[in-house]
Amino acid sequence: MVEKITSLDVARLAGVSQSAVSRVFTLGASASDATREKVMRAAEQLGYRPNTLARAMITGKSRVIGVVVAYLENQFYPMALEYLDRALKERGYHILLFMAKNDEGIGQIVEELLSYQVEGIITASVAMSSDIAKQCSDANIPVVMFNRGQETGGVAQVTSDNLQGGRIVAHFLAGCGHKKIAHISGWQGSSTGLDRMRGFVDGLKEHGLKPFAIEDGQYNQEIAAGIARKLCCTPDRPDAIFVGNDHMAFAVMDTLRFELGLSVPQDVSIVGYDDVPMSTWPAYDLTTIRQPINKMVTATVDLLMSHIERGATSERIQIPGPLKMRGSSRKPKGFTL
Amino acid sequence: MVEKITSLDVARLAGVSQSAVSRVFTLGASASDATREKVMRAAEQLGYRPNTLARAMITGKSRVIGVVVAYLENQFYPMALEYLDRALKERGYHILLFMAKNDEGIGQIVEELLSYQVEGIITASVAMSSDIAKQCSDANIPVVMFNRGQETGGVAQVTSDNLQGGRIVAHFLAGCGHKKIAHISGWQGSSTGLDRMRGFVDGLKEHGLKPFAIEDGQYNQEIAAGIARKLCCTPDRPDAIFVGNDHMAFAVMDTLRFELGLSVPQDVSIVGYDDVPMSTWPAYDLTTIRQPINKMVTATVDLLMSHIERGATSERIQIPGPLKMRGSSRKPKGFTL
DNA sequence: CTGAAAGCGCTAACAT
DNA sequence: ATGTTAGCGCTTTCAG
Repeated sequence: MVEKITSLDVARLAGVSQSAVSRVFTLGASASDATREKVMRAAEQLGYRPNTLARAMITGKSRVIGVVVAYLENQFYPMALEYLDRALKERGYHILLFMAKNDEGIGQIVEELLSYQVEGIITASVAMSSDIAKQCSDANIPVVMFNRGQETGGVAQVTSDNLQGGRIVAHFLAGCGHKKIAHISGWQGSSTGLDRMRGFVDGLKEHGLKPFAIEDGQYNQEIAAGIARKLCCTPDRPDAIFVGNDHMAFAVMDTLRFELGLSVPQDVSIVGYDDVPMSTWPAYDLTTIRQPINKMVTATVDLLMSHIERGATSERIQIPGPLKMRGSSRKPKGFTL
Repeated sequence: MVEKITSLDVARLAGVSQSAVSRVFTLGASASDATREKVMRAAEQLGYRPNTLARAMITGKSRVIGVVVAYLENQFYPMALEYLDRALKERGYHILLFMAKNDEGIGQIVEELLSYQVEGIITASVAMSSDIAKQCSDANIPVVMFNRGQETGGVAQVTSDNLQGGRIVAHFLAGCGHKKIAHISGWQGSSTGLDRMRGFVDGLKEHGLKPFAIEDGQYNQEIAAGIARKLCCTPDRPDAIFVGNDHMAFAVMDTLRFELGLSVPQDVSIVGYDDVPMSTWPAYDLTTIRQPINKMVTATVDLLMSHIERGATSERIQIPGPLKMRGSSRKPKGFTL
């Protein structure tokens, strides 16, 4: 049908000035009920819709947040995306979504994000090099990293308490009487992977134990499965494995059960990290550390908002999560219902 | 650091006109190597970045596609999102993402999308009422529905060949010697759910069979599990169930195995629809109809692009997908490796 | 409260 | 090839 309807068209039809129309559509602007009425009627009639881009240009507020996510296979991230969408929507923001498969390309992505005048950036499970972080702070645009930390600091970040999570798993497994406890870690190039591993090692130490083995699963199912295979195909195998996230843990369980003919948890206990919905599915029934995704997302968005509104402070928030004991692990000694 | 750097700042530093700067940054505009050089240097020095919003306002091209997705629990949709991102990125477009949990709110979402001047809209698994479709065609903005059809027509749509898919399943299951074949359908309010069901019923008919039972699983795991429970807790239970998508099929398998103590496929064959990656996991090893997601996404984006560039034609594309025979179903009669 | 006027940062004629 | 001049559609002073 028609061409673009502008506020001027509405103004003419309503018999008012263009700025009157603008006022009617601008939150917190004053217009008499009479004008408002006339304008609304005309707008409706014409099918007028304010042009957000034009508004953004004037106000400098695009109401858009750039979200960069590394991968979506791990159920944790689609979930995070849903929560993010909800939290941002509540605050009147929208999501410009970018996928950064390789941690490469992210520089380019940030560049595009900035050119779109996003008001902030949330990266999920993406490592930002410090120069990219600088690129953003130079452009004066807030960034917060979700579920990934950074040694170099300077960037706001929210994660679960991975150090403590790893430690809890160690205590739990030791408490179950396990002696040969292996770890298939998350990507050791990431803070999450590293912290979970460190906490785990520390925790074992507190029980006078040392890891049976530690290998880097890189958050990749194939790699994790390969490690599990290698670890468990000999008689001298671990009796428990802490896997760096649920996604890999599922692959590990499948490998043990269907390839190696082992029983979980009779032969080997498995513990994961995340507590994605699938963990509760009976086929896996995975003991795992719960990442409080909702709290994490809320904290992320709150942090971002406060940066947008009150300027940057590079906070680092870590939210603890409990261990959810399920059927993939042996019961703790003396455990009774 | 600094305030916003505009093309004017660059122009001044480079000692050229503002439009010269614009030309250097506009693809397919002419500028001498000398100016280009000067401008680039100045731009770099200042950290200049063209304002996409301003450009969009002038050109009328935002290079943004609105993507509306209903839910992300079903692994199929995160995957689709990844493919979409890639396909759109290749064509220089970006994704403004909206989540439409309830098929409610979609009107509002479209409204916002339009106000952002998106160049097109892709809805994944979202049913658009015909008035919303009209709302878009009125605004002259192309829409294509991904993985959902619409009776009322008028909207471009790409799905797999659900009718044929359902029929294939019926033939397959009948060919396996099953006689009591039930169907836990996808949401019967959706074209996908409906078509798969219809094709299935038709297919059975061709074998002189009638469905043992048909119930609406609504693409919901809990509901599907409940139906499975009800269907299979009596001696007079189906010996095969065609489930409307993989996501529900997993829940059905879990229910049969862990709650009802039945074996799959010895007691009951299960067939799904989608062929998400999880279907190949040994824990499920699900026989299913493959939705050729990559082809579907490509077709979707191609369709959208041609609408953007050459105006609307409300096509309806259906892409057939093969049955992937796996371990969740009995082998066909006379089947040998 | 309302209208007129001045831009936001940029592209696209239009001359030169 | 380059500079000048209009705007894109809107918000926001600034008078009245």
